[in-house]
Amino acid sequence: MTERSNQQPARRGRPRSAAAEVAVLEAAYALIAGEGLAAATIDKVARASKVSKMTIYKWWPLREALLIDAFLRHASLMLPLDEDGDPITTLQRHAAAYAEALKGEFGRVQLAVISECIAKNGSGQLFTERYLDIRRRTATAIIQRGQKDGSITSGIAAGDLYDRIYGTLFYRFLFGFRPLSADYARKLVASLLTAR
Amino acid sequence: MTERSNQQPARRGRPRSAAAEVAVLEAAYALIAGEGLAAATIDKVARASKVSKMTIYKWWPLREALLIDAFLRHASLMLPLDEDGDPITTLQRHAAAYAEALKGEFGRVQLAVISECIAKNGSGQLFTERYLDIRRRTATAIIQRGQKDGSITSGIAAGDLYDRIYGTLFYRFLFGFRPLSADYARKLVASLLTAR
Amino acid sequence: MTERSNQQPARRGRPRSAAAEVAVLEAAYALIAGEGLAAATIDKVARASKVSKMTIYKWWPLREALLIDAFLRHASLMLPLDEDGDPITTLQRHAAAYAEALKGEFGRVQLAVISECIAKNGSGQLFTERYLDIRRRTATAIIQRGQKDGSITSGIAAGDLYDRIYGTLFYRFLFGFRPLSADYARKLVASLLTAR
Amino acid sequence: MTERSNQQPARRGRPRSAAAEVAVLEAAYALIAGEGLAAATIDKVARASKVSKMTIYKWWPLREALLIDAFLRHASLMLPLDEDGDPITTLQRHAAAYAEALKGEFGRVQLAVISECIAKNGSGQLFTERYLDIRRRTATAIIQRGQKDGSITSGIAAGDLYDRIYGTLFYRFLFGFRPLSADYARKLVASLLTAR
DNA sequence: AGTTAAGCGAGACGGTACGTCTCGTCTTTTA
DNA sequence: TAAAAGACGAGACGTACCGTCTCGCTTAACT
Repeated sequence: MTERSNQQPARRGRPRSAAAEVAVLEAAYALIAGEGLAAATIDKVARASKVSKMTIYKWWPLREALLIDAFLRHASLMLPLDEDGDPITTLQRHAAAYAEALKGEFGRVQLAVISECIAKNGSGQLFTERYLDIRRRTATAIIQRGQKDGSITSGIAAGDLYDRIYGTLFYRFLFGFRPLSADYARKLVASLLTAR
Repeated sequence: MTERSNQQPARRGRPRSAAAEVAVLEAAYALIAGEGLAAATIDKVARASKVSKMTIYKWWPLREALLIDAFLRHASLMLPLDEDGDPITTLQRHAAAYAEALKGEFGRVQLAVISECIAKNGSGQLFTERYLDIRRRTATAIIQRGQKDGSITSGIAAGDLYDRIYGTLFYRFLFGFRPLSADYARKLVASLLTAR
Repeated sequence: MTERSNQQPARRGRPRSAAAEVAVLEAAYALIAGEGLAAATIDKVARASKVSKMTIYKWWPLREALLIDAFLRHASLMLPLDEDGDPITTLQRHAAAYAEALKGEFGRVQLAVISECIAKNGSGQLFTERYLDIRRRTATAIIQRGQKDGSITSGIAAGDLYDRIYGTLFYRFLFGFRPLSADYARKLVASLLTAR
Repeated sequence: MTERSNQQPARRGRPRSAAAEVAVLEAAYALIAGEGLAAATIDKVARASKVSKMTIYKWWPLREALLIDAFLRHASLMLPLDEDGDPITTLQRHAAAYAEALKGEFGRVQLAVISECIAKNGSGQLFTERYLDIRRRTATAIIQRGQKDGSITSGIAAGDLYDRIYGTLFYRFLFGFRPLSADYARKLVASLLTAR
């Protein structure tokens, strides 16, 4: 995504078409969700969105970046992490929602994006930077809150606890180990966060 | 049926070239390890191995299958899981070796294989069937042994404990969360398996 | 065009498709003749001939070469120069046929080919090598025959006489100077070849 | 400059920049002469001349027109045809200068312009109208003067004699037939204009 | 010993996406 | 209000890989 800071002193020339950006991201998302990663070629995205390839390449020189942006556009809206409330309950609610979401479109698209990152960069680093980091930081803060008030085990680093929860869920999802449900997620969170 | 029970099927015609199979798998592995997934095209594998494309497609109609086989050829040799000995120590040794291996060629190739599986099938299912399942079953048996003799927490299913260990390691590897070392792995195993 | 000498010791691999070659040349010719040079893109030729772009690029790495071959395929059949008979009459017949042909499809395609050669190489050299040279040599021999028997002016090099005839005709055609007819061509030949 | 000299009908808005027109034509000429026809794209001309594409398209809606104008700007200055003096000598001097000029930048640019006219219009008609006609008319008048005073063959139309001279020279230049020199041109003119 | 059937290398082929380029239009701000 | 800056749709460019398809040669097992 190309950041356009809001305090700009009015750029010259024709301004970038906001409609085109949205159309591209929506088309990319729909293609991945509907027909899979392989179908989300730049050519098809261009055809579906009625935005020219040139324009797409201009704003997303890397295919991964486009896929991530398409994913973010939807992912940001779901799975909110409200920071107030009981830490464990909050995390349980979020993990449960995540586990359920993975089964649907969200999981399909997320995997596609990660796969593309690996194929192009050899790792999920870009995905981490653009998506995971913020979420991990937010959740880690909540865990630390819980560690301070004593509701969460304090012998283990908050970041590590986070990885245990979401690593386990992601692993089971990716490799198809059952069950992966809201209930499973809630129990997992409780078990990991209260272990001594 | 024209039973021809000579023990061996004793097929007619020229027998399959074992040398060709090895050459293909080695070439595929070298390409992934050296230049990345994108470089491991069938065309390049054919050129590098001096085996014709036709022959490659004949034995591996799916690219994923070829990549998995190339990976297995090396992965099987490393990371052995000796079933005797103290359960926790055994698992610690294995997890530590896994964590270290991920940092090198092994990790690069494994990711490439998984990425390809996702791109073609939408999930890592095939990777699970051909690689993970056996290892998970073996390790799970060891965990169960530990649960029986009391050295490992028994309130949690052995399979779930396995996923917590390897899910966490894989997650940290994939998304680049530091540290990921033999020491980290050993502590993780101890922490997860002895939690109450 | 890729010469395939007939005495080859049976080449290995799938043989080149003769049908594809013909289809490409016909499609290219039809496009130039029908819609002009600009329409004869490789993409359109591929679509029209149902031959893939790769194949076209393989055999004709330069667009000019394809256009020339397409032109040759038709040009070779028309405008034959029978070497026997009275030199002046023979050349008159040929020049007259040439002048008439220029007005139609032949002229259109020839110009397109020459234009493409200029655009890519800066001159008509390639066209000369692949088409003009042979014809000029044949005609020059006829002129020399006439010079020997005294029917054609002998003070001027045969090649130069050739250029005066066809240069004048081509110039008038290219820049639209009227008239350009069979009759004009016949008078021009007689005038130039018998001048003292 | 904030010049606001009355005198002029005082049109509103920014006046057309004469400097821009020159810059465009010079840039176009330099590009064709330096890197060839293919390099003389509108985009590059715009960049090189620092005139915006819009402005170029406004004054030269057809690319051919721009190229012709760029060519004319230089061609007009060279190859003058002084109408007084002995007809044959005058034409010899001019033809010799033309033959020599063809070998350099002039020839390169002229070919590029003609090629572009063919590619867009299917013929050199536009080039004739904008460039050739005037020159041909001037030269034809001189030939007619020679025909009246008896120094030039009178049995052949002046225009046709002109075409024989320049057609032959152009033909030899375009298709690379040697030699093409001042000397060759002088002899050609003498030969063609005094033939009986 | 000759026949048969599969394995195999070489390479042509249609299809499709890649990422880049130019064209010609359109939409803003600046002078 | 003309020119600049630059975004945009259309579509060709030339390359690469995919997976399929002839070919002709090679290698064994079966007659």
